[in-house]
Amino acid sequence: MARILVTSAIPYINGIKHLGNLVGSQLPADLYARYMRGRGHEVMFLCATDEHGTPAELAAAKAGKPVAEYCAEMHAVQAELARGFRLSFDHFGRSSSPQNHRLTQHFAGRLAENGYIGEVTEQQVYSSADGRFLPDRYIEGTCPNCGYDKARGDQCENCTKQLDPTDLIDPRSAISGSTDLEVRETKHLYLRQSLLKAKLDAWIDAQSDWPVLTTSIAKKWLHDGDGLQDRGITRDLSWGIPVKKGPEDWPGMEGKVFYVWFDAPIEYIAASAEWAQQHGHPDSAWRRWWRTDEGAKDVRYVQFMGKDNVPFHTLSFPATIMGSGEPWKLVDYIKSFNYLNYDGGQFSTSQGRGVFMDQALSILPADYWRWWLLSHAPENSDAEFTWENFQASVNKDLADVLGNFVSRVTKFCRSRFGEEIPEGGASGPEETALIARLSARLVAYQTHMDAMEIRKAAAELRAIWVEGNEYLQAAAPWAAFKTDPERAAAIIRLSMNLIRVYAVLSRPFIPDAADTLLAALKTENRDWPDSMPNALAVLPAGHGFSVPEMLFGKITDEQREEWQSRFAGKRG
RNA sequence: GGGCCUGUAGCUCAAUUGGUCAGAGCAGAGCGCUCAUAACGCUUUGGUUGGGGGUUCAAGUCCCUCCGGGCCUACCA
Repeated sequence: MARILVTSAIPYINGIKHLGNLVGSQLPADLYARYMRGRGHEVMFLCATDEHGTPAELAAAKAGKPVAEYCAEMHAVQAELARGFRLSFDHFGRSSSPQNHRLTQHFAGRLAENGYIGEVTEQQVYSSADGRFLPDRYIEGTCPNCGYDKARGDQCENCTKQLDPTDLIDPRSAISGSTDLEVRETKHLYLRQSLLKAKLDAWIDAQSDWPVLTTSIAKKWLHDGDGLQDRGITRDLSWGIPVKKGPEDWPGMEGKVFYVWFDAPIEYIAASAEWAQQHGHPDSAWRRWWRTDEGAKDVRYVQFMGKDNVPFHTLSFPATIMGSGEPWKLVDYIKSFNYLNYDGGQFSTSQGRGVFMDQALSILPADYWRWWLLSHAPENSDAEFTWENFQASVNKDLADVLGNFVSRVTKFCRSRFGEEIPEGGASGPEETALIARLSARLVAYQTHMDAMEIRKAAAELRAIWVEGNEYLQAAAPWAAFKTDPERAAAIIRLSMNLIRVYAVLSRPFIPDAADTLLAALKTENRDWPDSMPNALAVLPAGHGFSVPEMLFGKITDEQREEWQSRFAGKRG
C-alpha cells in the first residue's frame, strides 16, 4: 500500500466555475484519488478556495458585502457544488484560514532568513477615488501605439503591444473610471527565485516523465530572455495575509499583505492542517504527508492543474519550498491540462457563455458530466464541448452500452429465475474466453489510470463494458434457457457478477451510478478485482438483487436544442 | 515579435517514440438477435496522415518551408 497525496489547483473565489475549470483540475484529481483509494492505497486529496487578491475585493464590493463575508458565502457555494459533482476531497479548505496565515508567514520568515527575500521600492499607480493601488490591468486608457481607447495598463488588446501603465494616454481606473490617479512610491518584497534558477532547472530536468505541457512551460520561464525573474510577493491590499516574518512584524511592511500567488500554493499544506484540526488529529497527522523528516518520505505527491497554473507550481512554489531550507515535500508529478472550449469559442465567465457548474447539475446528474468531461479531457490539446457530441457520447456509452447491459441482464434474470442469482450449470469456453479478455483489459485500464492517461482509461473502461454485451450475444442465455435452463443460469450468474465488477471499476468515473448498481446487487463488496475469475464469483447463487431503476436516461433532441440556445449567451 | 503545442476517416481521438496492408468509437451501409433503455452483436464503406521539399532500406513519426488552429509571454488569478 502506497501513500498518495493529491491536490487540485484551488479555484478562485469570485464566482461559480464553468466546466472548463472543472475538467482542468478538480475532476481529474478526483478521478485519480478515487482510483487510488479503490486500489487500496492511502490517499489524502486536498483542495480549497483561493480567496485573496484584487478580484475578490472587487467582487465583494459589487455584491455589497464585506470581503470576508463574501468569501465565506462563496466558499460554501463552491463546496456545495463540489459535493454535487461528487468531488471526494478529504478536505476543501480556504486560503484565508488561520493555518494558512501561519504557514505563509512562516515560509516568508524562513525565506528571509536564508536570503531569498529582497525589498524593492517601486512606483505604482494609486487611485484616490478607489482608495487603492491599481494593478496594471485595472488601469485603462488610450494606447500610445494604435490609439485604441480601451487599452489596459499591461497590454493593449487591440494591437497587442506590451505597455506600462504610465504609457497610457488619459489613464483612468477600470474600476471607477476615475482619472484622479497618481504615481506613488511603495515598497514590496520580492521572492529572489533567480537565485534558485540552477536548482530549479536541474529539478525540472530530472522530471523526464512529466507531460511536455508541464516541462515546456517551466523551461520557457527558466530560460526565456534574462531567465527566471524575481517576483513580487506582496501587495498593497487590506484583504490577505498580513506580511510578517514568522510570528514577528516586518518593519516597513505594515499594512501590506502577501500576494495571492505566494499564499495560494501554501494552502495545499495548510488545508491538511485544517483537515487535522477539524478531525481532532494532532499536527503529526498532517505533517506526515508533508515533512520528509516526519514520515512523508514514502508519499507520492501528484498535482492537477490547468496550463495557466503551471509556472507557479513548477517554479514559484518549489522555490518557496527549496528556499525555506526545510524538508517539505516537493511535488513528484504534475498533470496539466489544456483548455476546454465551448461550441466554437471559449467558455466565458464574464459573458456567461458555456455551462457553469450549478447549471450543469440543474439539468443532469453529475455522472453524465463526469463521464463526458473525463473521457474528453483536454490532455494533448484544447478540446471542445458541443451539445451534439455530449448527447451522442453520453447516450451511447452510458445508456446503451452500460445501462442497457445492466437492464437486459437483471430483467432477464427476474423474468426467468426470479430476483436472486440462479444456481446450477457450468461455465464453458465462452466464459474462459471472456475472462481472458477482461483480464487483459483490466491490466490496460490500470496501466492508463496509473499513468493518468485519462482518455485512454475511459476508452478502455468502455471497452470493458462492451465485453459484456458481446458475451451475452455469443452465450445467448435466452436461447439456452429453452433447452438447458442450467446453462442459462450459469451465464446469468456470471453476468450478474460482471455488473458488480463494472460498478467497482467504473466508480472513479461515475460514482453515483456505481453505487446504484451495488445497492441493486445488495452488496457492499467494492474490492478491486485482483483476479477476474475470483472477482466474478463474489456473488453466489441464491444472492438476492433488485432490478435497478433505469441507470441512465437518454438526452433527447428537444432537450439538446433547448440547452444549446439557453447556454449560448448571457446567463440569467 | 519570440517561444511552445497542434493539424490523422464526415465527427472525436489512437498509433509501443523511425519498422508489416495508419487503427478505434460515433455517424453511414448491410446482415443477425429478440434478453434489453427502437437497445445489443457481426460485417462493411471511408484517409496521398494540412500543402510542398528533404534525410533514410524504411517517415504520421526526424529536418526545412508554406498554410490553418490554439496557448504562453511574468502586476488577473
